[in-house]
Amino acid sequence: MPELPEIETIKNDLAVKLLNKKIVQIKVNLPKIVKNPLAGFLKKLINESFKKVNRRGKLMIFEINKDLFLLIHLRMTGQLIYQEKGVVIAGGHSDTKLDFSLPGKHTHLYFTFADKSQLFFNDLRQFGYAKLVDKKELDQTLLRFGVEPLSADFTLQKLKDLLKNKKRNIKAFLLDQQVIAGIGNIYADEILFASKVFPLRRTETLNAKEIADIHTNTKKILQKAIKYRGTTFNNYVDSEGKKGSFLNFLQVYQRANKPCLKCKSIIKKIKVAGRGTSLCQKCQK
DNA sequence: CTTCTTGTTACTGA
DNA sequence: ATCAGTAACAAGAA
Repeated sequence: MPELPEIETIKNDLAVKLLNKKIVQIKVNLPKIVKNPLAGFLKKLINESFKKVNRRGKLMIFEINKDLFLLIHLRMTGQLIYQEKGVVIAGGHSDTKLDFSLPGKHTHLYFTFADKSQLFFNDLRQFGYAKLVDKKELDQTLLRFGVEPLSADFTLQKLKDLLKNKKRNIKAFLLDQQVIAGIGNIYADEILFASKVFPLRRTETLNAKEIADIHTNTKKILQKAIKYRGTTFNNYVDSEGKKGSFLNFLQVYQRANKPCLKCKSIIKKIKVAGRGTSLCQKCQK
Protein backbone atom coordinates (compact mmCIF):
# COMPACT_ATOMS: atom_id res chain seq x y z
CA MET A 1 0.00 0.00 0.00
CA PRO A 2 1.69 3.15 -1.07
CA GLU A 3 1.30 5.75 1.66
CA LEU A 4 3.09 9.04 2.19
CA PRO A 5 6.67 7.65 2.38
CA GLU A 6 6.22 5.50 -0.72
CA ILE A 7 4.70 8.31 -2.79
CA GLU A 8 7.38 10.71 -1.54
CA THR A 9 10.08 8.25 -2.68
CA ILE A 10 8.60 7.89 -6.15
CA LYS A 11 8.03 11.63 -6.47
CA ASN A 12 11.61 12.50 -5.49
CA ASP A 13 13.05 9.98 -7.92
CA LEU A 14 10.87 11.10 -10.81
CA ALA A 15 11.69 14.73 -10.15
CA VAL A 16 15.31 14.15 -11.12
CA LYS A 17 14.53 11.86 -14.05
CA LEU A 18 11.66 12.91 -16.23
CA LEU A 19 11.11 16.63 -15.84
CA ASN A 20 11.07 18.65 -19.07
CA LYS A 21 11.22 15.57 -21.28
CA LYS A 22 8.90 15.86 -24.24
CA ILE A 23 6.03 13.36 -24.27
CA VAL A 24 6.01 11.85 -27.77
CA GLN A 25 3.60 8.98 -27.25
CA ILE A 26 0.85 8.00 -24.81
CA LYS A 27 -0.65 4.53 -24.73
CA VAL A 28 -3.85 3.82 -22.82
CA ASN A 29 -4.60 0.13 -22.40
CA LEU A 30 -7.39 0.52 -19.84
CA PRO A 31 -9.42 3.67 -20.51
CA LYS A 32 -11.27 3.66 -17.18
CA ILE A 33 -7.99 4.42 -15.40
CA VAL A 34 -8.07 7.84 -17.07
CA LYS A 35 -10.73 10.06 -15.51
CA ASN A 36 -11.06 12.42 -18.49
CA PRO A 37 -12.47 12.00 -22.00
CA LEU A 38 -9.64 10.20 -23.74
CA ALA A 39 -9.25 12.39 -26.83
CA GLY A 40 -8.78 15.55 -24.79
CA PHE A 41 -6.48 13.81 -22.34
CA LEU A 42 -4.16 12.74 -25.15
CA LYS A 43 -4.32 16.03 -26.99
CA LYS A 44 -3.48 18.11 -23.93
CA LEU A 45 -0.44 15.98 -23.04
CA ILE A 46 1.15 15.07 -26.33
CA ASN A 47 4.25 17.15 -27.14
CA GLU A 48 4.11 18.67 -23.65
CA SER A 49 6.35 17.86 -20.69
CA PHE A 50 6.12 17.67 -16.93
CA LYS A 51 7.65 20.79 -15.44
CA LYS A 52 7.36 19.88 -11.77
CA VAL A 53 6.22 16.96 -9.68
CA ASN A 54 4.70 17.40 -6.25
CA ARG A 55 2.96 15.32 -3.63
CA ARG A 56 -0.01 16.05 -1.39
CA GLY A 57 -0.95 13.20 0.95
CA LYS A 58 -0.86 10.10 -1.23
CA LEU A 59 -1.57 12.05 -4.42
CA MET A 60 1.09 12.83 -7.01
CA ILE A 61 0.76 16.07 -8.95
CA PHE A 62 2.58 16.59 -12.24
CA GLU A 63 2.58 20.19 -13.46
CA ILE A 64 2.39 20.65 -17.24
CA ASN A 65 1.81 24.38 -17.06
CA LYS A 66 0.31 26.87 -14.63
CA ASP A 67 -3.20 25.80 -15.58
CA LEU A 68 -2.78 22.10 -16.31
CA PHE A 69 -1.88 19.31 -13.88
CA LEU A 70 -1.85 15.54 -14.09
CA LEU A 71 -2.99 13.88 -10.87
CA ILE A 72 -1.94 10.29 -10.28
CA HIS A 73 -3.22 8.24 -7.36
CA LEU A 74 -1.86 4.73 -6.86
CA ARG A 75 -4.53 3.70 -4.35
CA MET A 76 -3.63 0.19 -3.19
CA THR A 77 -1.65 -1.59 -5.87
CA GLY A 78 -0.58 1.10 -8.29
CA GLN A 79 3.01 1.41 -9.49
CA LEU A 80 4.75 4.16 -11.40
CA ILE A 81 7.90 2.85 -13.00
CA TYR A 82 10.32 4.86 -15.07
CA GLN A 83 12.61 3.12 -17.50
CA GLU A 84 15.45 4.58 -19.51
CA LYS A 85 15.82 3.38 -23.06
CA GLY A 86 17.06 -0.18 -23.24
CA VAL A 87 17.28 -0.63 -19.47
CA VAL A 88 15.63 -3.81 -18.26
CA ILE A 89 14.61 -3.53 -14.67
CA ALA A 90 13.25 -5.63 -11.89
CA GLY A 91 9.76 -5.01 -10.68
CA GLY A 92 6.28 -5.00 -12.04
CA HIS A 93 3.86 -7.27 -10.28
CA SER A 94 5.85 -10.39 -11.02
CA ASP A 95 8.78 -9.28 -8.95
CA THR A 96 10.22 -12.75 -8.78
CA LYS A 97 11.13 -12.41 -12.42
CA LEU A 98 14.14 -10.16 -12.42
CA ASP A 99 13.89 -9.53 -16.13
CA PHE A 100 10.25 -8.49 -15.98
CA SER A 101 9.62 -6.41 -19.04
CA LEU A 102 7.31 -3.45 -19.44
CA PRO A 103 4.63 -2.81 -20.51
CA GLY A 104 3.20 -5.78 -18.63
CA LYS A 105 -0.15 -7.38 -18.05
CA HIS A 106 -1.11 -4.71 -15.52
CA THR A 107 0.26 -1.69 -17.39
CA HIS A 108 -2.79 0.45 -18.06
CA LEU A 109 -1.16 3.66 -19.20
CA TYR A 110 2.32 4.64 -20.28
CA PHE A 111 4.18 7.61 -21.65
CA THR A 112 7.11 7.56 -24.04
CA PHE A 113 9.45 10.56 -23.99
CA ALA A 114 11.62 12.03 -26.72
CA ASP A 115 14.75 10.30 -25.39
CA LYS A 116 12.91 6.93 -25.61
CA SER A 117 12.56 6.65 -21.85
CA GLN A 118 9.14 5.54 -20.61
CA LEU A 119 6.88 5.98 -17.62
CA PHE A 120 4.58 3.03 -16.85
CA PHE A 121 1.46 3.15 -14.70
CA ASN A 122 0.70 -0.38 -13.53
CA ASP A 123 -2.16 -1.33 -11.26
CA LEU A 124 -3.15 -4.88 -10.53
CA ARG A 125 -6.48 -4.00 -8.95
CA GLN A 126 -7.27 -1.06 -11.20
CA PHE A 127 -8.34 1.31 -8.41
CA GLY A 128 -5.71 3.91 -9.14
CA TYR A 129 -6.31 6.73 -11.56
CA ALA A 130 -4.83 9.47 -13.71
CA LYS A 131 -6.72 12.73 -14.08
CA LEU A 132 -5.95 15.98 -15.85
CA VAL A 133 -7.21 19.06 -14.03
CA ASP A 134 -6.93 22.82 -14.39
CA LYS A 135 -5.75 25.08 -11.58
CA LYS A 136 -9.26 25.62 -10.28
CA GLU A 137 -10.02 21.92 -10.00
CA LEU A 138 -6.59 21.27 -8.51
CA ASP A 139 -7.25 23.80 -5.78
CA GLN A 140 -10.66 22.31 -5.11
CA THR A 141 -9.15 18.85 -4.88
CA LEU A 142 -6.43 19.99 -2.50
CA LEU A 143 -8.99 21.59 -0.18
CA ARG A 144 -10.00 18.10 0.90
CA PHE A 145 -6.55 17.29 2.25
CA GLY A 146 -5.58 17.70 5.87
CA VAL A 147 -2.26 18.92 7.20
CA GLU A 148 0.98 17.48 5.78
CA PRO A 149 2.44 15.58 8.73
CA LEU A 150 6.06 16.35 7.78
CA SER A 151 5.48 20.04 7.19
CA ALA A 152 6.30 22.78 9.66
CA ASP A 153 2.53 23.34 9.97
CA PHE A 154 2.12 20.06 11.80
CA THR A 155 3.11 21.23 15.26
CA LEU A 156 2.10 19.67 18.54
CA GLN A 157 -0.34 22.52 19.01
CA LYS A 158 -1.79 21.81 15.58
CA LEU A 159 -2.40 18.18 16.53
CA LYS A 160 -4.05 19.28 19.77
CA ASP A 161 -6.28 21.64 17.81
CA LEU A 162 -7.25 18.89 15.39
CA LEU A 163 -8.12 16.56 18.25
CA LYS A 164 -10.30 19.17 19.91
CA ASN A 165 -14.00 18.37 19.70
CA LYS A 166 -13.32 15.08 17.96
CA LYS A 167 -14.96 11.96 19.35
CA ARG A 168 -13.69 8.90 17.61
CA ASN A 169 -11.01 6.28 17.97
CA ILE A 170 -7.43 7.40 17.40
CA LYS A 171 -6.77 5.04 14.50
CA ALA A 172 -9.74 6.37 12.51
CA PHE A 173 -8.46 9.86 13.29
CA LEU A 174 -4.97 9.10 11.95
CA LEU A 175 -6.36 7.48 8.81
CA ASP A 176 -8.67 10.38 7.97
CA GLN A 177 -7.05 12.11 4.98
CA GLN A 178 -9.06 15.27 5.61
CA VAL A 179 -7.44 15.63 9.03
CA ILE A 180 -3.85 14.51 8.38
CA ALA A 181 -2.88 13.65 4.80
CA GLY A 182 -0.82 10.62 3.88
CA ILE A 183 -1.05 8.12 6.74
CA GLY A 184 -2.45 4.71 5.82
CA ASN A 185 -2.83 1.38 7.53
CA ILE A 186 0.85 0.49 7.89
CA TYR A 187 2.02 3.74 9.44
CA ALA A 188 -1.07 4.24 11.61
CA ASP A 189 -0.37 0.91 13.33
CA GLU A 190 3.32 1.70 13.66
CA ILE A 191 2.70 5.18 15.10
CA LEU A 192 0.26 3.85 17.70
CA PHE A 193 2.55 1.00 18.73
CA ALA A 194 5.50 3.36 19.13
CA SER A 195 3.28 5.71 21.14
CA LYS A 196 1.95 2.87 23.35
CA VAL A 197 -1.63 3.84 22.50
CA PHE A 198 -4.36 1.26 21.88
CA PRO A 199 -5.92 1.86 18.43
CA LEU A 200 -9.48 1.93 19.79
CA ARG A 201 -8.72 4.64 22.36
CA ARG A 202 -11.13 7.55 22.07
CA THR A 203 -9.34 10.73 21.10
CA GLU A 204 -10.92 12.64 24.00
CA THR A 205 -9.27 10.29 26.52
CA LEU A 206 -5.70 10.83 25.32
CA ASN A 207 -3.43 12.53 27.83
CA ALA A 208 -0.81 15.16 27.06
CA LYS A 209 2.09 12.73 26.92
CA GLU A 210 0.25 10.38 24.57
CA ILE A 211 -0.61 13.23 22.21
CA ALA A 212 2.98 14.44 22.27
CA ASP A 213 4.23 10.90 21.58
CA ILE A 214 1.83 10.47 18.66
CA HIS A 215 3.02 13.78 17.26
CA THR A 216 6.71 12.91 17.58
CA ASN A 217 6.34 9.35 16.35
CA THR A 218 4.31 10.40 13.31
CA LYS A 219 7.17 12.60 12.15
CA LYS A 220 9.90 10.14 13.13
CA ILE A 221 8.36 7.05 11.57
CA LEU A 222 7.38 8.73 8.30
CA GLN A 223 10.85 10.27 7.99
CA LYS A 224 12.57 6.98 8.69
CA ALA A 225 10.32 5.19 6.20
CA ILE A 226 11.27 7.73 3.53
CA LYS A 227 14.95 7.20 4.38
CA TYR A 228 14.50 3.48 3.70
CA ARG A 229 12.42 4.16 0.57
CA GLY A 230 9.11 2.86 1.89
CA THR A 231 7.62 -0.47 2.89
CA THR A 232 7.25 -3.36 0.44
CA PHE A 233 5.54 -6.56 1.44
CA ASN A 234 3.55 -7.16 -1.72
CA ASN A 235 3.00 -4.71 -4.53
CA TYR A 236 4.80 -1.50 -3.80
CA VAL A 237 7.94 -0.74 -5.78
CA ASP A 238 9.71 2.53 -6.40
CA SER A 239 10.14 4.26 -9.74
CA GLU A 240 12.96 1.85 -10.65
CA GLY A 241 10.86 -1.17 -9.80
CA LYS A 242 12.83 -1.74 -6.59
CA LYS A 243 11.44 -2.63 -3.18
CA GLY A 244 11.52 -0.35 -0.17
CA SER A 245 13.28 -1.73 2.89
CA PHE A 246 11.29 -0.22 5.76
CA LEU A 247 9.65 -3.65 6.09
CA ASN A 248 12.71 -4.62 8.11
CA PHE A 249 11.90 -1.94 10.67
CA LEU A 250 8.20 -2.61 11.16
CA GLN A 251 7.44 -3.18 14.83
CA VAL A 252 3.84 -4.34 14.73
CA TYR A 253 2.29 -4.20 11.25
CA GLN A 254 2.16 -7.64 9.61
CA ARG A 255 3.37 -9.25 12.83
CA ALA A 256 0.05 -10.75 13.97
CA ASN A 257 0.51 -13.96 15.98
CA LYS A 258 4.21 -13.25 16.38
CA PRO A 259 5.82 -12.19 19.67
CA CYS A 260 5.90 -8.48 20.41
CA LEU A 261 9.42 -7.16 19.82
CA LYS A 262 9.27 -5.32 23.13
CA CYS A 263 7.47 -7.62 25.57
CA LYS A 264 7.19 -10.99 23.78
CA SER A 265 3.43 -11.27 24.22
CA ILE A 266 1.59 -12.30 21.07
CA ILE A 267 0.61 -9.54 18.64
CA LYS A 268 -3.15 -9.49 18.11
CA LYS A 269 -5.09 -8.54 15.04
CA ILE A 270 -8.47 -6.83 15.28
CA LYS A 271 -10.58 -4.68 13.00
CA VAL A 272 -10.60 -0.93 13.58
CA ALA A 273 -12.16 1.62 11.25
CA GLY A 274 -12.74 -1.24 8.84
CA ARG A 275 -9.06 -2.14 8.62
CA GLY A 276 -6.98 -5.00 9.86
CA THR A 277 -5.14 -3.62 12.87
CA SER A 278 -2.12 -5.20 14.53
CA LEU A 279 -1.42 -4.35 18.14
CA CYS A 280 0.19 -5.48 21.37
CA GLN A 281 -2.35 -5.70 24.19
CA LYS A 282 0.36 -5.40 26.80
CA CYS A 283 2.34 -2.49 25.36
CA GLN A 284 -0.56 -0.41 24.04
CA LYS A 285 -3.02 1.04 26.54
C1' DC B 1 -14.79 -23.10 -2.57
C1' DT B 2 -14.52 -19.04 1.00
C1' DT B 3 -12.23 -15.39 3.22
C1' DC B 4 -9.12 -11.77 3.47
C1' DT B 5 -6.42 -8.03 1.61
C1' DT B 6 -6.98 -1.97 1.49
C1' DG B 7 -7.67 3.74 -0.39
C1' DT B 8 -11.37 6.20 -1.23
C1' DT B 9 -16.12 7.51 -1.93
C1' DA B 10 -21.01 6.97 -1.33
C1' DC B 11 -24.50 5.87 1.39
C1' DT B 12 -27.29 4.54 5.56
C1' DG B 13 -28.46 4.88 10.14
C1' DA B 14 -27.46 6.17 14.86
C1' DA C 1 -23.19 17.92 12.73
C1' DT C 2 -20.46 13.72 13.69
C1' DC C 3 -19.30 9.33 13.48
C1' DA C 4 -19.55 4.10 12.63
C1' DG C 5 -20.31 0.65 9.45
C1' DT C 6 -20.72 -1.30 4.98
C1' DA C 7 -20.71 -1.80 -0.04
C1' DA C 8 -18.39 -0.97 -4.07
C1' DC C 9 -14.43 -1.12 -7.01
C1' DA C 10 -10.91 -5.69 -8.62
C1' DA C 11 -7.78 -9.49 -8.56
C1' DG C 12 -4.95 -12.43 -6.23
C1' DA C 13 -3.22 -15.10 -2.07
C1' DA C 14 -4.07 -18.53 1.23
